[in-house]
Amino acid sequence: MTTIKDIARLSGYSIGTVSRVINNHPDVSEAARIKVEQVIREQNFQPNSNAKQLKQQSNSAITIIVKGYENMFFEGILERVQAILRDSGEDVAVAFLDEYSNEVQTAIQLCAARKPKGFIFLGGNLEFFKQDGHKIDVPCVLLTNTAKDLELTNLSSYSTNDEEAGYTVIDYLIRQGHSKVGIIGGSASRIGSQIGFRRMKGCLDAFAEHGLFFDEKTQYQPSRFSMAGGYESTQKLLKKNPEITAIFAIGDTIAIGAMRAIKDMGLSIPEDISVIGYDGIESGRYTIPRLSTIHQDTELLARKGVEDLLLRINYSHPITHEDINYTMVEGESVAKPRKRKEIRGR
Amino acid sequence: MTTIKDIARLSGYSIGTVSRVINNHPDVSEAARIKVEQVIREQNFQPNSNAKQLKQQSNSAITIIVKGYENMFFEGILERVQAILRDSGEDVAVAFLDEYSNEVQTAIQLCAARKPKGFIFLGGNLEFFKQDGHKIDVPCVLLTNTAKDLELTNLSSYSTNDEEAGYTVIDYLIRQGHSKVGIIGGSASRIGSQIGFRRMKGCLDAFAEHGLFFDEKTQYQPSRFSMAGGYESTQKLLKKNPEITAIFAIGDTIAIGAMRAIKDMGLSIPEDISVIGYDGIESGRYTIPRLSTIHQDTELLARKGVEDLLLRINYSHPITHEDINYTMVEGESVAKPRKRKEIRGR
DNA sequence: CTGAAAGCGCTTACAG
DNA sequence: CTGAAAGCGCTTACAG
Repeated sequence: MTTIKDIARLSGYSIGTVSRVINNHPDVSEAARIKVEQVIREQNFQPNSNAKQLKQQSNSAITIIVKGYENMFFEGILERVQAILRDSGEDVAVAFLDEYSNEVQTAIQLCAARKPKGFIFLGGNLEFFKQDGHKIDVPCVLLTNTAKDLELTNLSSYSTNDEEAGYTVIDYLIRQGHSKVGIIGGSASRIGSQIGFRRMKGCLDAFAEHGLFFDEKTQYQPSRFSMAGGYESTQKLLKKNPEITAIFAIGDTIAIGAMRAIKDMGLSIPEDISVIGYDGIESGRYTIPRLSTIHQDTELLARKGVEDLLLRINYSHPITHEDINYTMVEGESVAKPRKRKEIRGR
Repeated sequence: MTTIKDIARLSGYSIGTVSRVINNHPDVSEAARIKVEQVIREQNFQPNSNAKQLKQQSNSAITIIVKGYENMFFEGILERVQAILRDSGEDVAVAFLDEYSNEVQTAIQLCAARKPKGFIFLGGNLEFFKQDGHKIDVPCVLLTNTAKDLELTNLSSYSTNDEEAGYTVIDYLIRQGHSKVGIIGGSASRIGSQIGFRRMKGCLDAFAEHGLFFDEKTQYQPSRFSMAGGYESTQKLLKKNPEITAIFAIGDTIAIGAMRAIKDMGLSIPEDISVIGYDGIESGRYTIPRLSTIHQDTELLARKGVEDLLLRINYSHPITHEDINYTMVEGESVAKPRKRKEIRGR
């Protein structure tokens, strides 16, 4: 294995100078730089990152913490984040966690073990951040949920304005003529820290504005963030409330499970029951019928998040909390409710 | 930050002894072990992995190389592999690569840069391995494709018997009454190194056995491994050959795109065109209609692959090439072909 | 602009 | 069974 020592010997300079060339320090002569760079190229030399990081104290790779398995929405963002980081020459580690586990605790442990340069959280429970977020001593970015009410000094966040989007969805469904709307997804305990809560808040505002009462008992069903979760919760919801004509699934993955459940109950979408999702994942564009949804700009989410983190890792850059635009995508899964027994053309 | 030096001071032993306790060396007295472990617990000490790896020369985390974006099949395996590795206390790095890029080249570069303990490849082009596989000087495992014909000494592989499964699919479709079967997926160049080729080989055998001619020109269409790829290739295929009554998509992701394309052409599944996929991803259980497919045992694939790699990283264990069982899952996307204009009940 | 040297936190022969 | 010491490959004041 070739080391910096070999490069020093081969180039005729000291290892100190070689190191300076590698790290783009300004005070190196043109001649030295050229010669050293040439030898490095010839030898195809790559500095040992362990030694480098050991010296620099700032240890291991940027770590992405993904909350939840089988979450196609996060997987899409993950791929983007990873690609951008890679293009920036940064190493990336990934940890998948259960949807309900404590990501902050995991981050703290990882900090002690290998002090990553920084964290990117794909999803996160604000409650955990409120409790222990200050114990993470490297820059962090939270994606898809906002941390703006948290007063943490090391956590930026980029997310869709969930409250507004939730309002938009319900307002849309009501304007389509639905008065019995069901909502599935999110955690049963409405502790205000889960992402579902903000969406729900917007929904409630919309119901209120239209003078409609939303009965959480019969119109809401918690669900894991998965197709299986959506399937199950839809069955439960429709069983306890057969009058529902539209379902808002708080994630596309959940919505896909919901559609399958509706179909298996012998009903059709959107004729019997309309379904609208949230996230705008690729898969939703290929379902039959195509899924109507709130499309989050994952490309922008990923890019802004990474840029923020990189800036804060390398400079004393301030944290940011930003809302990313969303768009409502009208697919084929929402229609006006039909009167019972009425036959409608398409 | 607490280091091994602190533990030594606090426990009254030398750093050498502390190190031996940490690494479970046998020649440590019971008393020393107990005392040191207690202090480590009290201090919540985690050894610095950079220093450790710098010493041990075997550097950074096990690296998983994923070929292709938006590949739900690989993402499922990735999550499992990552979870198992994590439970074993191993760090994991992930690199997503384009479906058509050279993963072996990437691995060689990563070796030079940070010498990972080992690689797990999710998908791989045998041609690349044949050329440069020997240049990767750490243990490797290839998942979902076999390397048994390659004569490499550092590469194990676990995969489904693609040839047999391909045969099974076509045999099944023919027995259902389909004689005009289309196949989509894989690379256009049949270089024999792509995974598609082995599946195709089995398909051709089945056609031959049933005395049917398969015209590659009009019955085959290459496709990227994505929903968009499946959508596009299905359109092309059905345009150039309207007689096709069944499509075998060489991956479920492709199949989902195919179903949507068929639907958009005003045809229905399976009445007009049957579709069968390959992989057995979660999503296929929620499509409308449910996707018939070859289910690969990803859980086993992941577990065997990781165990193999760990064994070879830590001991001089031989490489293995193993076929993992598959099962055919009958969903709702395949039916007998109907005569033109005939009306069939369900 | 450059080199010599200390030191990052750990592991591991070596000697006892 | 244990300690003292060398050394992994690098960075960075320090001195010139």
